[in-house]
This record gives sequence, structure tokens and C-alpha cells, in this order.
Amino acid sequence: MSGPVRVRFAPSPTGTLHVGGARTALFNFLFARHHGGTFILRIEDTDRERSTQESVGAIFEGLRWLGIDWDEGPDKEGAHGPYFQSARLAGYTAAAGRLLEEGKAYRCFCAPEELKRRREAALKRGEPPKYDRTCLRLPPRESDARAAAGEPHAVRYRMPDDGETAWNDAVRGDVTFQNATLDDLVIFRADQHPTYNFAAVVDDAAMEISHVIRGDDHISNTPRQLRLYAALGLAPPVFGHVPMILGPDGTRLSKRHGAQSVMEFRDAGYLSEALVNFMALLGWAYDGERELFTLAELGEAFTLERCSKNPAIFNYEKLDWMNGEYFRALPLARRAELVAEHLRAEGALAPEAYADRTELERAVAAVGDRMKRPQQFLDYAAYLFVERVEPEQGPWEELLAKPGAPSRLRSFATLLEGAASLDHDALDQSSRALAKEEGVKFGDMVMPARIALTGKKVSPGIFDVIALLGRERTVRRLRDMADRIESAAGAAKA
RNA sequence: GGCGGUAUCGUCUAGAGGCCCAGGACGUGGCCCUCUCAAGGCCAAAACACGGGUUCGAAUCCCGUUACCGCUACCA
Repeated sequence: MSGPVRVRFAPSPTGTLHVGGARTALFNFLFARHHGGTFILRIEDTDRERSTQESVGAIFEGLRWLGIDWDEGPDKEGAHGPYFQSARLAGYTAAAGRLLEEGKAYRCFCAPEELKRRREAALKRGEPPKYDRTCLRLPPRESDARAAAGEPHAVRYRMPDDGETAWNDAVRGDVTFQNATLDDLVIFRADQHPTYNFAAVVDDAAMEISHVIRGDDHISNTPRQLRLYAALGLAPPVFGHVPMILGPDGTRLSKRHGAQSVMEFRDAGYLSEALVNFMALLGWAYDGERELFTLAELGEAFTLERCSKNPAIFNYEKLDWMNGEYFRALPLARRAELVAEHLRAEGALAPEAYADRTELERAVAAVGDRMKRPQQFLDYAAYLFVERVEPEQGPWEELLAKPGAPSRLRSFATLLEGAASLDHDALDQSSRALAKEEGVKFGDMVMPARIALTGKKVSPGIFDVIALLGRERTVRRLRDMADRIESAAGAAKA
């Protein structure tokens, strides 16, 4: 517990980096930063069936994007490497051999299918599905002979029959398990690979991990691992189990809940700063008041004592809000860049639309804080990139319902045609004067124009839209819309 | 089924016996600002799961119930 702080994030490369894993990584990272310790990345690829190289790459990419840099790990070899469990097999084999020799573990020749059958039968009878210790009762000589003959077998750790295993959890306090409820877990598989609980213990000890911070789905693994530490004569680390992240329906976050991998959030336009900040608040709070933190500030503020014990439901609306906070704070050039990036990725516009970065920046500036994510840009600017505006149903009906709309559009067009400049304030003045002259409310003149120009009832300020469109296009759209309204009205009458 | 964990507004949470007829944030509703929408400002509705204790006093401690979650693999 004294000694340097060394924590790790130990994902299994069986998929992408999802928010649950990322949050665990983040907490470990923050804990290390807070204590000036070391954050280690270790890849737990002992499941040869499911581990893939692509997943390893996805985890790296996700962590890097979030800004969670590891001090030791793949690509950052330290004194405790290697950092892939597949490269540390010798250590597990030796440790298992030692336990076997000392009689703390035994070989199990039971076939997996047979085990499964017994388990189901026990469950059916309403009994706990513990391993029945068939192979523990094997005479040592027989066990040795069968192993020598090459019969495939696993190695099981022999759990104590009584007593209890307890620890003081750094976030939950005292947790106790009766040893009698623990069964003889397999530590080494027939395929010569260690199981998770065993490899984790051997590595955490070898890597001198001081604190194991992980999701609370690991609570029931902890007593097993504690027994293993004891059997191996190793000092256990401090354990801290943080609450899990649930989907909106209260079940474990999964694909069903929409975006879940960190990269999907990036592609949806979320900023890593926002996602990090948001994830930090899932299961941790500073004082219940302050909510906006940079990664560095989180490192300053983060402590296990302030982690909550209850599971947190992932709140997409709040993430959206937070992303808006960060997005709006970005310099204009950066926002425009992100918008361009997104537009390009979506293939949303013709290539020439991106040619003029200044033009794009003007549009982004006009859209202003209406967008929380780059993907919302087109909601407020699509009309800039089309030849002719096709009004949406609602707005179109509104135009038809307003009897004076066409004439207002025309007089507004005339005004703009003759305006000395498209300067915002000048136009604002002359437009208001015009409205007054015609005896209509300013808003009643602006709204038809907005619809004629953008096809929508919602847009940036009308004078920003005009400036962006330019005099030619503006005047043309205004008059064109007046014509269309009239011909539609005429058709309706006839 | 067994074991373990958790239980404060719809959601994330503050609260570690009196400061709480419970605070903040998202979301929701209203008002203001206003050319629309955002942003911003103001206001509002909204919670201590239930039942027993302990105590002068409990959201805070103990017990039980209920609910939810996790584990119960030769997955991690």
C-alpha cells in the first residue's frame, strides 16, 4: 500500500474499446496522475479464440484519441514487460507448476462438456453448481500417470473448505465472502493457457501493481484472486471496484443502446474532451457542483473516495449538452475544420464546396452556437450548397397561409437589390424601416424571407444568411419564391 | 437457485446524525432577450424504495423486506 502507485488497464482484445472499458481506463489513468504514479496498459490475450490483432489496434486508437497515454505498455516497454499476456506464458506455467507441486492445485481431467452437463444438472436440482471435485479424489499416482500419458487436463486451484476471504475495498469498504461458496477454479486450461483470474494475479504481482481499479462486475473475482495471491505467497494490491455503466434501460451498456464504442462517438462528432469529461462524471463526482474539467484538471481532482457505489446510466442528452459546451469553446478555425472533416467523411457535399475554407468559416461562424456537433452544420446551412431551395412541408404551408407574403418578398428583394452594401447593421436598419413603411411586423417580413432563402423556419440570423448567399442568389430566391407562391395559389383557386 | 453488490428528483449526483420541509447539473415547463432557432438570464415542477429499530434527533447507523445489477465458464 505504501510504495509507488502503479495501476493498469488490462483489456482483452476481443472487440472495440467501449465506454465501459474506456471509463475504467480513464479512472486508472487519473488515479495514476493524481498520485504521480505509473499507468500501465496490459493486453490480456489469453483467450486465443477471441483475441484479435484488430482489437488490439482498436484499443490503442481509442485510448490515444481520448488522450489516455500509458506510461508502460505496448510500444512503451518498461522494466515489467512484456505487456501482452501471450508473451508471458512461461511465468504462468511456472506458477501453476509450483502450486501443483505444493499440493495447492490439482489436475482435472474432466471434459468440459461433462462439466457443463453436471453444472446444469446441479442447477436443475436447485444446488449450487460448484465443481464436484471428482479429480481431487484421484489418487496422485493415477493423476501423474494420466498426465504423463499425455491426457489433456486443466489445473484447478484447491479452495479452502471453510473460513472467509475479505478485503477492504477502496470504494466500497469491507467486503467478505465465505470460502465455502467459492469453488475450485481452473487456473490453467488444457490448451496450456492460463485463465483470467490466474494470469491477472501473476501479472499484477509481477508488474508490482499497487491498486487494481476495475468495474464492480469483478467483485466476485476478487476473493478468488485473493486466495491465489495467498497461495502464491504474494502480497495483494489494494482493490477498488467502481460501479458499472448501464444503458438507458438499466441493463449493461451494449450495442442495443446505440453508439457504444469510443470511436463511434468520435465519428458521431463528439469531442474527446467532452467524452472524457462526461465519462469521468459517471461514477465519480468532485463536489456535486462543478462538472466541467479538462483531463489535467481531472487528474488533479480524482480520488477513489469520491467514487460512487451505484451503477450509472449513460445519459446521452447530457453528453450532447457537454459536447456543445466544448464545441462552442473551440476557435472558429478548428470548428470549421471539424465540420469540413465530417462533411467530407459523409460525402455530404460536392468537393468544390470545401475549396474555399474562408467561405466555410463564414458559414460556421453564422451557424454559431446553434450546433453542438459538426453533423448539425447542414441543419443550418444546407441551403448554401444547393442551386434551388425546396421548402419543407410546414414552412411551405405557412407561406401559402400568409396572404401578403409574395409582395413582401418582392419589396424585400427590391430593397436588397438597391442596398449599398450587405452590411449587417445597415440592412437591419433599412429592413426595419421597410417593414414599418409597409405596416407589417419585422418578424412577418423576415420569416417569409427565411423560408424563401433556406426552405426552413429555423436558420442563422437572416442578415447572416443574406451575406452568405450573396446579393444575386438572395434576390433570385426571394422573387422565385414569390412566383411559386402565387402560381400555387392560382392553381388552388382554379 | 446460491453468493456478492447497490438503493436520494426521469437521468448523473451532493449529502459521511442536527447546517436538509435535501443542494447542483442534464432533461422538462414557463418567462425574459429576440427576425426564427440556438446560446444566455430568471423562475418552476421533480427525489431520500418500504418496514422496523438505535438516538433528544436519521437521507445519513443497525436489521428485515422489496427492487435492480453482477458473478455463478477450461470468457475476460
